[in-house]
Amino acid sequence: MTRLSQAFIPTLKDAPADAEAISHKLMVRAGLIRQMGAGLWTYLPAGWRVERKVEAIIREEMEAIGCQEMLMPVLQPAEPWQKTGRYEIDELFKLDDRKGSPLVLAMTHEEAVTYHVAREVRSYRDLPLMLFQIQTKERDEPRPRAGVLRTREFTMKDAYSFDRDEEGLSRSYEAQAGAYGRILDRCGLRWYKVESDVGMMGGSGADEYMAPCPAGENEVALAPGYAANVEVASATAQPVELPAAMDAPEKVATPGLTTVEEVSAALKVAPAALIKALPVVVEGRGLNMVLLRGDHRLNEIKLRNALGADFRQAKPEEIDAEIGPTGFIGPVGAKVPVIKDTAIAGAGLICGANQPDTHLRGVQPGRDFAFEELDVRTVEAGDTAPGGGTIEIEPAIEVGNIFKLGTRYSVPLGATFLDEGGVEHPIVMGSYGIGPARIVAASIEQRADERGIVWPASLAPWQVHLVSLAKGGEREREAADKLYGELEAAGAEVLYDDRDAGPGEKLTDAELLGCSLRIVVGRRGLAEGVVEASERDGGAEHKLPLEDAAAQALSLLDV
RNA sequence: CGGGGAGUGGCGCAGUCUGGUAGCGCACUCGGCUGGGGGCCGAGCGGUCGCAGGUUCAAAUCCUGUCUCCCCGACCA
Repeated sequence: MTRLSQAFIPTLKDAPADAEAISHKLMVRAGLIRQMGAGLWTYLPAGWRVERKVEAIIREEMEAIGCQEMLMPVLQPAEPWQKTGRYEIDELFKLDDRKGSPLVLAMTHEEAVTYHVAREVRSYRDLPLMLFQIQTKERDEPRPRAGVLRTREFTMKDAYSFDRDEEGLSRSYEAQAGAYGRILDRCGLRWYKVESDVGMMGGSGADEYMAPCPAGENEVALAPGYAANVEVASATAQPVELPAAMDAPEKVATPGLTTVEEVSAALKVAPAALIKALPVVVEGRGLNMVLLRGDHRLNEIKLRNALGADFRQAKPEEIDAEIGPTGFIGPVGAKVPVIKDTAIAGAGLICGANQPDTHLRGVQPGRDFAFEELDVRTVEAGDTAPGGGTIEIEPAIEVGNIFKLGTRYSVPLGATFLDEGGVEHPIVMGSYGIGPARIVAASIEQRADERGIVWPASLAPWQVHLVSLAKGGEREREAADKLYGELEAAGAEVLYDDRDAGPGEKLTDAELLGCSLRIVVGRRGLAEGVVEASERDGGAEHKLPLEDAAAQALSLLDV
């Protein structure tokens, strides 16, 4: 099928100097991809074969749940985007045609599918409906990074479900979730389904599929029976030893000490005994003070969700004018509403006194200040998960997500149906995305070793990497040529290294490229009438008798 | 958008401070030797030093502007 002497698979001894992520380095070195610009990548033949294997698996699993494939344009009129309010998104590429009509390059296809469904679907009899495509997406990313992990142009499998009510949506959602699990399993990934932020789209539920790996951009909080994106994770904080309670707060001089570390060191208490006050300006509410335990970090997404409104950090002049001197502010006697994080509890706490160079100790929430309690901190490794397990935090790549959209798109785009009673209702939608390139990268990140890529059998660009150590015209080469023909005839996908190169180069390239089974035909083996097969994953070696090598190789592949 | 770094042959880099013949390793081409882990010898090809302007007798090198790429952060339907 493919002879390496003729193939366009440019391997590199060294990775480009600017590559950081393992998958980025190996994909470039193995000749899978090449860069054209920031976040713009070309798939070379070997890389494209892998990507298409992922797509084939996705396609099969989508069709198995009754999801129908279609294809929508990437270049679209701006109008539906203006209707849904997404025309304002910074990441959306916008352009005009020669007549001056505004167009966009789609970043997803909710507007497009909904546009079509709105025109064709009229009756409850047309529902439920599930559609998908495997199509290019364009996003003007502020910072593309890590090879194929975060790019401005990428392929996405995006599916959309259309139901008459929430119950139907839940069924479609579960069907997709089932397919997602099968897809990721078949791709050989370690993955977690985690609760995720529904974001500004305000849907009724969302889950992300995370593949843990060092290059991951997201963090997932994991415990037995619990998995959530750190963006939304919630857990019980680790306990702290607090100073003794007091009858009333007492001032203590802390000249020039403004950070948690300085104050806790000076007063000889744990950082967790302090209350950190973060002044924020909340949309529609004005200046508020958010309180966190001294050793905790604010989770902006949780705060935004809990408030149901956007917010920003207060400016120093706003703090000085309305609360007190920056670095010494606290809730006791403050003139602004106080939001206390759940993890702050007990008595004997320490906080700023709203006076220069002064803190208060012996502070007790409720007694000394009123508050609204919200869970707004970022969970940490060692916290206790809702199920009672201990939280661990791992970096992960988001390889897919599923989302209950509700009527977010059907209402502005007029996608409605008539029920049995002739009453019009908006269609209830879901959307479901998978990034094949991220699956490829995650697979490499999770499985590669120091010699190169280690593909699972389902993703390997070729099943067999056949290496002839002899050069053209030599006797040993004829045996390799013959085996190549036999493997092909038997239906195997074979990459045949027939180059006139040294053995070191050929063997190293085979390991770099990572196909499941390498078969070496060389003088040494042929002397005993065998070829040498080795499995890339695990390294098991087998000597196959020459005359039966093709058949035995195929049976090794089935394992 | 903030901070940092880099653009010199296909890849990796030196040369820039202190202006004066563009260099090294790998790759590539040709010839030969070698042949189980990127081997050796010899001969070659290939670069207006990101771009534009300026200073100078003279600019990869100094000055100004600009573009691109990478990393950290912010951001990420």
